[in-house]
This record gives sequence, C-alpha cells and structure tokens, in this order.
Amino acid sequence: MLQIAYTCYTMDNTGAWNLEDKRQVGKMGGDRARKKEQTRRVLIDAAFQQLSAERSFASLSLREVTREAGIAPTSFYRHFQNMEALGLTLVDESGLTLRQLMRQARQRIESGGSAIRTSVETFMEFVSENENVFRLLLRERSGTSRDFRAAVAREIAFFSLELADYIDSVTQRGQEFSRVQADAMVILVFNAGAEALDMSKAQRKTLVEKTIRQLRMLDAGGAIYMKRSLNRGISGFANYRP
Amino acid sequence: MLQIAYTCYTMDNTGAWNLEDKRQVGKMGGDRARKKEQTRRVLIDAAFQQLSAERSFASLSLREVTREAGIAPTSFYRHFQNMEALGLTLVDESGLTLRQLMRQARQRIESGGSAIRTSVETFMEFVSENENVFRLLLRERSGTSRDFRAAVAREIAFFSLELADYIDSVTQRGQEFSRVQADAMVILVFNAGAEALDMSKAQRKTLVEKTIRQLRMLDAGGAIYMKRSLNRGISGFANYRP
DNA sequence: GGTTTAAGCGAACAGCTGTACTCTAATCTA
DNA sequence: TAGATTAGAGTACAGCTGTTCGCTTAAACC
Repeated sequence: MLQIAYTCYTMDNTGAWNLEDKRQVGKMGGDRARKKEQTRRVLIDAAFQQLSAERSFASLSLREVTREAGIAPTSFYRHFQNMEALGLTLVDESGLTLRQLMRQARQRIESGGSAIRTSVETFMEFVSENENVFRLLLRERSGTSRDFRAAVAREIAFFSLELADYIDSVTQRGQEFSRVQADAMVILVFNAGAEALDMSKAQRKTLVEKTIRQLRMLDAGGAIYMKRSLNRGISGFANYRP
Repeated sequence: MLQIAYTCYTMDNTGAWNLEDKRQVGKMGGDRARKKEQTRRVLIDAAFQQLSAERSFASLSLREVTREAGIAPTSFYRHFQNMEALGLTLVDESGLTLRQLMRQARQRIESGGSAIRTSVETFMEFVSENENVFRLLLRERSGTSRDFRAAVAREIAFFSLELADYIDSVTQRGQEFSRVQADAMVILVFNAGAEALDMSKAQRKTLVEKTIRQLRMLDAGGAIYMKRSLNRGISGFANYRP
C-alpha cells in the first residue's frame, strides 16, 4: 500500500484505484476528485462502447480504449491498474444493471402478471436493450480470467437467490429445494438470452414461448418431485427400463 | 477457385484447404499428400495443446501455434486459410468427440442404467477428461465469430436432437414436445459442465446430484405439463397471484 | 503565496503480430 | 529422366501492443 503525505491509495476488489483522504474530510469531491471520477467514467463508457458481437472485452487493447476515450494511453494507469481491473468494473456495473432489472420484473409480477411469463419477457427486453452488457457477462462467464468468471458467477448467484426466495415464499417447499429449481430456471433464461442475440425479432418471440414452456415444466415438475410421486405413475422417462 | 494443371484447390466449410485430384486417382495418398495430412494434424494438435483455462482460442496467435507445432509461421498457410479456419476445424473435431460420447452414454443406458444419471455422469466424465475440448465449445458458443457460434450451436443441436429422439421413443409425447424438453436438459447439463471446470472433485459430485435433480424435475414436469393438469392443483408458483 | 500533489501527455522502447515474397528440396507426372 | 508442382523455410516489413520515464500544468494544501 502506497502512502504519501495525506493521501492513501488502496485498491478495491475490482483493482481500481481509490483515493481515500485519511483525514476524513467531510466535503470530499473537490475539483480534482470530480474530474478524475469523470474521466474514469469516460474510460468505462469507451470500453462498453467498443463491445459488440464481433468484439469481446478480451480483444480490446488498452490503447483502443484510451483512443476511444480521447485520453493518452499512459493516463489509463491513473485510473486502473490494468485492463483486467477495468474489466472487473464493467462486470460489476453489468451485474448492477441486471439486479435493477430483477426489481423491475418483481414489480410487474406484484402488479398482477404471470410470474414466469413476466420474468422471461422482462429478461429478454433487457437482453435486447443491453446486448453488449449481456454479451460481456455471457462471455466472461467462461473467459480466461478466473476473477472474471467468479465475478459473473456471483452476479448470477444473486439473481438466482432472489428468484429462489420468491419461489419459496410462494410454494413453501424449503429454501434448499427452491435454490435448485431457481438455479435451473436462471440457467435456462440466461441461455435463451444468449440464443436470442443471433436471432431476428420473430425468432425471439418463438424462443420466449419455448423458454416459458421449459420453465413451466420445471415449475410443475418441482411440485411433483417434491411430493415424491415420481414412482407413482406420473413420471416421464427417468425410470424407464429398456 | 484456383485451378492449376492437374489439381484443384477448394475449401470446405471449415476453410481448410483440400487437395482434390481431378482425375480421381484411386490410390490417392501419395507420399506428399500423406505428409501434408500429417503436419496438418500437428497443427491441430498444437492448437488443442495450447488451450487451457487461461488461454482461449481467440488469444492464440498464428505464430504461437506454428511454434508449438515446430513449423515456420509462413507454412501455416499451406494448410489453413487463416486462424479462423483452424478454429472451425477444432470445433468440428470437438463436436465429433461429443457425439461419440453420446453413443457411449446410450450404450450404458441400454445395458440397464438410469437414463438421467447415466447421461449426466457420462457427460461429466467427458468434461473432466477433455477439459480443453469442452472449454473450446463453451467459449466459442458466445465468441466473436458468427461462424464459430453457428458451428457450436449445430453441435449442441445434434446432441439435443438425439436426446429428443430417445425421450420421444420412450414417452411418445410427440417430437415437438420432446425437443423442447431435451433442449432444456442439454442446456442444464452443458451448464453443469461449465461450472464443474472451476470445481474440486468433491464439489463436482454435489453438482452432479443437483443436476440430476433438475433433470428429474424437467422429466416429471414434462409428464404433468403434457397432461395439461397445470390448472388442476398440481402446480407450483406459475399460476400464483399475489 | 509558496509548496506539495497528482492527472495527463509525449517520446521512446522492446516485443509481438500477420503476411508478402523468394528460394529450396522433394515429390509427382508425363 | 526431364519438367512441373508444391510443402516448407527464411527474410523482411509495417503495424500494433503494454509500459517506463520525465515533463507540464492545475488543483489542493499549509
């Protein structure tokens, strides 16, 4: 940890530099700090800007980002330790967007929509309106950085946990069971989002219906499975013996 | 299409160069052709070799691959048009490995195992034994090349179609319905494989059990859903109204 | 008002990249 | 066997990369 005069530089878990005034000055946010925060934003936005179907974060170079941001390459280091640090910040912000979306979906459900349909449709709207944000999460989930993978996994876990709570509050089948079911649903919805990216609007509509059917199966199956009636004749192929 | 004297160069859908003797010589595989095929293999193997948790195909350079293969960088072009062409070949080979695995699983099931458990366990074995092959499919599924994405999607579709056929042959619920169900199952299994990559052996075991539970839910739910008994009291939260 | 602090810039560097071109040596064909 | 064909190597080049260092300039502090 660097310590110079009055100020102390630390790094948060995204590897971004944070200025912490040791004397806990109440006002904070002087001209300098404000401007720094501003160009930091410019860098983040520039990175998001360059993401696309053909461009992954891993394929972005530091120089490209600074070029887009209108900043000298060397100035990058005043804001992030390296590209990985910037990437983790992007993932964090994407996760935030995702959670806001969840809240929005919950509101829609509470004001009287079908839980499954509303969730799927809201999610697909998110994907359509934030393709590159979603692509980032999707790609870094299986990317080359363990930290990235963990960060995305954490965001998805948040997502899933909230759904599990909701399911459990309605079905009362127990937290652990609801987690397993919610996890499956989240994976299916995420995957549908991924597939949607390469689809036309019409195709996406079909995909939504298919995903809804899949979630309904899980929902119905959860009820059955919980009642342990699997071996009492309402089963599919699981117990089939050739 | 280049046409020189007796030979004719074409490209297959992976963008690899193919030598086609126009006179359909029966013997084929002269000394030259055999050696060429050989170094082509060396290149493919070198690429697979370099894939790892920290190294994606996209991050591989042409020079790295040729260095690993012990070949001059410029000689690469005798075998592939560019790196993308090599990548598509890798995806194709990976898909082949995957399909062989499927056949293996079907055999195990037919010789008297639980369909779901056997499938999941066989798949996880494949992932454990071919981590980098699986990683390739996983990453390129959401990669920056549309051709790659399409190629992986095709492989997964194969996989899913075979499962759907199996399900339908047992449950007789109709092809279309079985497809939707099989798709969901394949996605869940694939996702479990992805999660397993960052897990210890013990954790993987728990994951297998969780995945099996999820597939059983889908199986049971499929039966229920098909009987349209959703609104007759055996439902979960789907029709819940706050 | 003088001094400290730090954001941002420009030059420079070593190292890597893909690929065009030319040449060699081995194989194939007639 | 003479001539055509081609896999592979070597050289070369322009273009890009991340990062170091020293400098300027403006804000923050005493």
